Amino acid sequence: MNDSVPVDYAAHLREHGLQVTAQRIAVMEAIVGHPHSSTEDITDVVRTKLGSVSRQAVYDTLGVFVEKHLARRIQPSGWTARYEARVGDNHHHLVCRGCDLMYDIDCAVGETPCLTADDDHGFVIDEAEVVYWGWCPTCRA
Amino acid sequence: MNDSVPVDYAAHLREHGLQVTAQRIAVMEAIVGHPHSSTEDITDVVRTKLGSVSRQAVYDTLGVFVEKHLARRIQPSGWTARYEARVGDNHHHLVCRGCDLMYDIDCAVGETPCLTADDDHGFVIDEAEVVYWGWCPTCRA
DNA sequence: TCAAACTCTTGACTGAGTCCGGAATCGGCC
DNA sequence: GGCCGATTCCGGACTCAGTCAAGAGTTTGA
Repeated sequence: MNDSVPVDYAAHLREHGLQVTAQRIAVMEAIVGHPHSSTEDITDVVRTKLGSVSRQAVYDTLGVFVEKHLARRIQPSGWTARYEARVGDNHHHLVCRGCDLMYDIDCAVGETPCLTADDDHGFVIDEAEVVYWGWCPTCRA
Repeated sequence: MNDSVPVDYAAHLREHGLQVTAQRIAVMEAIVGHPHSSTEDITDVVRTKLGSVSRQAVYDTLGVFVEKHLARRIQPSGWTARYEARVGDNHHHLVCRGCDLMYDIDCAVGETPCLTADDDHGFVIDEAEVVYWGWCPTCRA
């Protein structure tokens, strides 16, 4: 599905200096298999696989993944946090105002024009996050 | 300070089909005078002016303002909602990861390149929201 | 195998935001 | 100016995502 994400999650975790546990692998699988899922959705997926996990373990795991750049956290206005395993590129998101739909969008012109602000106020800018808001074909009808 | 925002808030409210009340004028003044404020900050400012307002009235008012395009709601990941009275243009925001600082940023190239996604999945896109993340001079030190 | 370090569980807690019903205020009309 | 319907405001209870803390359990490297 996505070549950039290794299927050997255990090795992937170890490479990033993390201990390997069943929960972590299950969480990794969940965000790879269900990109843009909420914490609750991820918890459900993990529970389906492992039987039970505490909510806290999922929060911890996701927090660690984000910290170690194994996952990215996105949170459009008014939504709860979502997670995805696609990291390291400059892709953005397309969100429907009517439903839960969210798509990945590659940068408009193949470069990173949005990363350059006209006046940075002395900031060191390390990320430009772009969210496109609109209506999906279904909600428009 | 900003010519695009009329000082006659009562007329401004009426133009948008809203009843004029002391609370609404005070909320309007608050978001014009303190852009990027949280609901709590706005409530404080309004209370300073009027003595007391319910939290609910502020939420309602801000909700109506956003609905009638008198205000814009912004909510960077991990932050609570912020409001600003600058609407109708294509400006974006620069946010410090270390503190509460947030600046307005005009579109990088003066046009609206970010409004065009390469693949819109059939969506009707009406807004592109850009948040630049970084570190302000103070937090960097 | 063993100990140290790390991870998971449980349960209580915080705080932003929402819901709802009744009271107060606004604005058009007589 | 006074009245009345519609809108707005208030207070309080409630929801829900997310956090904190402490102890039990698991992983890892020697």
